Amino acid sequence: MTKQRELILSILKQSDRHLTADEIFFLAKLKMPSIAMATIYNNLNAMHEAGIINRLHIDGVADCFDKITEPHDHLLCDRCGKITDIHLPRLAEQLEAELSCEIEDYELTVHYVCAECRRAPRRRATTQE
Amino acid sequence: MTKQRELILSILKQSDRHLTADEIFFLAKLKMPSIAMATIYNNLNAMHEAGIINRLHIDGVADCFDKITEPHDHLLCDRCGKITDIHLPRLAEQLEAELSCEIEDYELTVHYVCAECRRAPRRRATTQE
DNA sequence: TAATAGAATTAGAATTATTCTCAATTAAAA
DNA sequence: TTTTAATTGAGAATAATTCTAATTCTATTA
Repeated sequence: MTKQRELILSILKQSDRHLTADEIFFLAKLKMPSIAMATIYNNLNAMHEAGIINRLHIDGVADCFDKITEPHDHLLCDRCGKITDIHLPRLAEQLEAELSCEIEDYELTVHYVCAECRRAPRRRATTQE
Repeated sequence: MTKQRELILSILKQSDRHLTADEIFFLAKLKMPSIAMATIYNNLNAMHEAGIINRLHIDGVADCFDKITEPHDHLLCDRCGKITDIHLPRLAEQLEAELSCEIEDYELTVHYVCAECRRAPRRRATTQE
């Protein structure tokens, strides 16, 4: 485990948000100014393939990365774009039952309107503008 | 509705696969050689925003487009990359119950190993190579 | 039917995210 | 240590997508 990878991992662990490669690059450069973008991608890809971190794709937004913790699913507010982690412990087995086949994994993004946006007057939605 | 948009829609309707913008461009050019890539994207984006077609992002693969029919979810074989449409009619309400909030929509991709690949000797998986 | 206004198209340049290349450096193994 | 293999850094390259501006349709009105 190289210093660079340790740094990238610690950035992900300390963040409570989902970070883009670019944001990780920026944060990493603060601590290690010589670090290169290619190193960020090398490590993110390697850790993702090893199942150490999550990669999350949301329509119209650059891929985000995420430490893996139990919650595995994502709630996306269609108005403000906020992403919330959620944990649906029974979903995997429900899917297996429904599909009657063994599944490896799944990715779920649920679109909704968060409480704040539901309260607030309509502002910008992903599908309009 | 312009001729270009009609053509793009008919290509999507006639296909039983998920097509990338590039594949759609290639197929469209056969019938209308003057068509431009920007037109493909303009129309795909517009139709996606209007909810007429689906956009599907799979890790490591360019976005695919898809006529909207009832099945809404996708099964992805991690070995051969084959994508299958599935329909889980009860999932939306299960999600609403589980989250106890109203949802707008969701995207689900289930990773599995398809019957053929399970039978066949291990070839290439997404996570190795 | 002709004129016109607005929308959509084309072609290609520009942008963005990501990957590649390869020499230099670092980490791990012997 | 020394050697070997893997990783890094810098920047070029690539791929997907968007933007721009000039042109061409389309539909509407005269």
